Amino acid sequence: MAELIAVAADPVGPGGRLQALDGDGTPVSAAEPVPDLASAVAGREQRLRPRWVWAATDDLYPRLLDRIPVRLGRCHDLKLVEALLLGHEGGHGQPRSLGAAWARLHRLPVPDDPRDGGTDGQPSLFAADRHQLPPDVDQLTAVVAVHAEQRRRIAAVEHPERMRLLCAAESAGALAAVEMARDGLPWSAAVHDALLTELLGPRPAGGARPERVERLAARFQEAVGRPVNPDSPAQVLAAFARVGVSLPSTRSHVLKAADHPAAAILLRYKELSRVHSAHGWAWREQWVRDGRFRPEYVVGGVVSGRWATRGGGALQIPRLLRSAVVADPGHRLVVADAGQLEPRVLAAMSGDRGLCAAAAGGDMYADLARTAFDGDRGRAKIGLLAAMYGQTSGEAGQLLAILRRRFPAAMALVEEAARTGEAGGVVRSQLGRTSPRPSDLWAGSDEESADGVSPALRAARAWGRFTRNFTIQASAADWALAVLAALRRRLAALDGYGRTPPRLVFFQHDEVMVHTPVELSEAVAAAVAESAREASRLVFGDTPVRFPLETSVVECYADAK
DNA sequence: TCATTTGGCGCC
DNA sequence: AAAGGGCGCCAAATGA
Repeated sequence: MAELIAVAADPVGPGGRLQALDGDGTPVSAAEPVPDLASAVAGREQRLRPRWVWAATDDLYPRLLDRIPVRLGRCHDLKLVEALLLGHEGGHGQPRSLGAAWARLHRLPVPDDPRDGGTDGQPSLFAADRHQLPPDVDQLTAVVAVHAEQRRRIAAVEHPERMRLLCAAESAGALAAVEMARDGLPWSAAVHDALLTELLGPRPAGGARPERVERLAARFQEAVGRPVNPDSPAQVLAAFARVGVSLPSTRSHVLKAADHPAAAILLRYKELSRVHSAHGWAWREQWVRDGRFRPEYVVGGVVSGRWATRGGGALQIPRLLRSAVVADPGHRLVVADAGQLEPRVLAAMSGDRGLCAAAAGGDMYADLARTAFDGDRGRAKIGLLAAMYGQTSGEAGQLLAILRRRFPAAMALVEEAARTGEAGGVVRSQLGRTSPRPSDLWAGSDEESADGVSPALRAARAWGRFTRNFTIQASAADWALAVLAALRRRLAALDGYGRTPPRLVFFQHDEVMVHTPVELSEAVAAAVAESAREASRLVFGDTPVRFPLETSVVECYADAK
């Protein structure tokens, strides 16, 4: 039975070619042309459950799903794996298309990745189909060869089994991302509308700004006695200066502390005008269709392995709007949120005894407060976050001293990561995702600025904060991706015939959401919990640290947790 | 004029 | 002694 099947779509038409591979990626049969690639893939999926090997999930999988109802279990995404391997080998930023990998393999000139801006007038439709391969190279041949080479490269890293897991999870994430973009997040236009009307007043005609927002702008101008554009930080600062209030910026925490009645008006203005411009009626018309919000997820869009999105700002849905996310009739949302994920990751990675003890329970900050911060949970939280972000100013400085004394191994881990970054080195996540090199950040003069710190030193320290946080954030992303992959597999097993199956509909760093028929909601919640346990064991092995996923079964996102 | 950068703020 | 991590999006400001 084939473990792996390499796939290439024909440049035109519904056909393609398949080739079965053994566990090393060696072909076990000749390439097989199929007239209908989608149905051929669907048939083999049901019979063999192979891992599909292809150039890029985001290119091929949507086209397959257009034509078959079957969802695929596993894949090896050559482009995503190439990016992981290049990063691990210190080659961040090199082109990662199939064509680029093929060219490196054959010591040929390496084509740039297509720019999604499409600036240089390239008809990128064909280019994308060919994945930057030269015209005389057969795509299936390249898929097979690059895949075999990637397997060799994975085997050559320091922890091949971890890298294998990372590649599998990243590829599973790519499948999930395509599926989630198609399924969409249930979004009630009616609830959204009611919310907007309550906040902003009736919808103005022709995309104009709501009267309530305009009125706040006018009231702000009266309060400072000048015609001022409230959206212009420079004008606002000047206006406050003229009424005798000197502000360092127009950020909200500065305005909150400002001693002038105009500040409160401006804060309210900013709040409402932001809702209108970022998530108002125009946003909904652009992004919500047929009761679903369909963002496009970009797997690996952040160097740390977090996902990004293109359009719609799916990863920044304000809490205020969560009440618009409503399950279909007869359905529920299973919302699962990993609590205190990053400090738990720090505990597991460092093996710090004290921190691991705190992370064995349900509320790390409370435990830390009890053992090290005189019962002050707030300070415990600030201190731990400061340790992971590299903050040392203000209160954080003293808290770090306490942490260093009580949790030396954990602090040693983040400080070593920072030193590595300051020295221009790279750091890796638990599964081997690698930070980029600082490249051009070191350029610049050695002139000292007013505070006696040269720009180069400043840049080095900024990079140290980046690598310090990368270690934690990227390992948290490793874990979250492993959860997503496990949950996707478990949900597929719950997929019964004759009713809507549970679907992943949202994934945001440390949170997943499943839309499910109500009668399956408990089974989904159980699958979520099992996925968290599975991911913890796979990523961190035998650790006392718990990674709880707080799960709620709700009709409306706003009611979660 | 269009493209890029900046300030601010939403999410984690 | 001091230095808070990552993203996307909007509108304004700046630059070519």
